[in-house]
Amino acid sequence: MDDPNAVFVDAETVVLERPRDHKAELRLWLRLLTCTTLVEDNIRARLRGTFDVTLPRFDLMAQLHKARDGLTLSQLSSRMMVSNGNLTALVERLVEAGQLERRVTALDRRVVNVRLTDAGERAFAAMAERHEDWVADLFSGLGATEIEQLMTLLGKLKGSVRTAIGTGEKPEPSAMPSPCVTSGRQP
Amino acid sequence: MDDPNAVFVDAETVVLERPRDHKAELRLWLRLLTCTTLVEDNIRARLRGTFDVTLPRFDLMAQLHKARDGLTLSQLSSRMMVSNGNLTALVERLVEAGQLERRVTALDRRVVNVRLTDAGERAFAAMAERHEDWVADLFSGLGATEIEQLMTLLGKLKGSVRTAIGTGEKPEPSAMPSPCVTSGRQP
DNA sequence: ACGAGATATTTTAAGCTTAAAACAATGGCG
DNA sequence: CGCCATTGTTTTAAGCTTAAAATATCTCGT
Repeated sequence: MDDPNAVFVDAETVVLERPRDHKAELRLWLRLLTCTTLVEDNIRARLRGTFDVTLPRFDLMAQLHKARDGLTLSQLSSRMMVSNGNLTALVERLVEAGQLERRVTALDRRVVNVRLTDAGERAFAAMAERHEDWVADLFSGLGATEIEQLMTLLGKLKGSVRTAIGTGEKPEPSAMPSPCVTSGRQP
Repeated sequence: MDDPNAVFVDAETVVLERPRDHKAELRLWLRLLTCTTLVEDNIRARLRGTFDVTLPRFDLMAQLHKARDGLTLSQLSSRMMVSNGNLTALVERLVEAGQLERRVTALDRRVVNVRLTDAGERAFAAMAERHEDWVADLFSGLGATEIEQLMTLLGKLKGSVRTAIGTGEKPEPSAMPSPCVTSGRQP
């Protein structure tokens, strides 16, 4: 009972044990970050070089492309996983460029609805096609099976992170199938 | 021979076939991006809330912590995968905060060597410990096997991207084992 | 020693990003 | 009705980020 090595371990002390290390998780996180950064930087450079467009703008247009009737700023910020204030300037620049249309909702004069103009839709279509090729090129060293395995494992990781964060993903009552895959985060 | 459906397919035409889609790769990329963003945003918020430090600063300190005798700005920018110009201001702020020491090399007056001060080393040690816990928490939904599988698959992806980009990763003649894992990208 | 080219860093201009505070409009509730 | 908490957006201040141009220094061949 007094033996300092005979430690009684319950659920709480397990959590409190400091000397337990988690190097494996850390290493995995760093590798994940490396992969994402490598891909993201490359895509960003190609978008700039080929279409003179920034990644955030492409991202925003992709979200609007997927949405049938445009989106509110709040919806946009949630789907793009960026802060609300971020969008104000971003949208403003795209409106100036003629790619976006901004209009205040009739019923609730607080909410602003944004959608692609025809020009914006056309511009995005051209970019999306090339974008898909670029991604395919970067991932071409993976086989179909490996892609599938990664999807599954990353799905688990996403769930793990969501649980840890406490962002209880509320499953939408009857989610639209969302047939178009282009870009932007998928929350 | 004239049959339009009897297409002769060699390595080149396979590459040129446009109508082939790559939705799977695209979906995987988006999921990868989502996972990274979720983790990164959470770590960023916790670093700010607990230590009032930004992620880039933590990243920079982590790189210096790993380096025995400090690093030059070029080495830093390469390891952190950020642009060179980015570091000037970042380093400046950390020097002002007393976490970093900056000194011009004697032999080559172009190169600036940066290292952690004792205070910086102490501050980083405290942050790194918590950081490891946070990552472990976010990844706690994954088992040891899954972590291993993800490491392997992401390793392949990293190779694929590197190959596609053409950044021929030159294997260092005899790489130091680098026993300390903390943060920052691992190129 | 000289100059051309290479290398290391800084500067600059533009844009992205966030957290927090400020504004504006809505929807109850007493 | 009138107040108040909530919700949607914008503003603000600070900091990050990049690409490209500018500086400064070094190296090498002659």
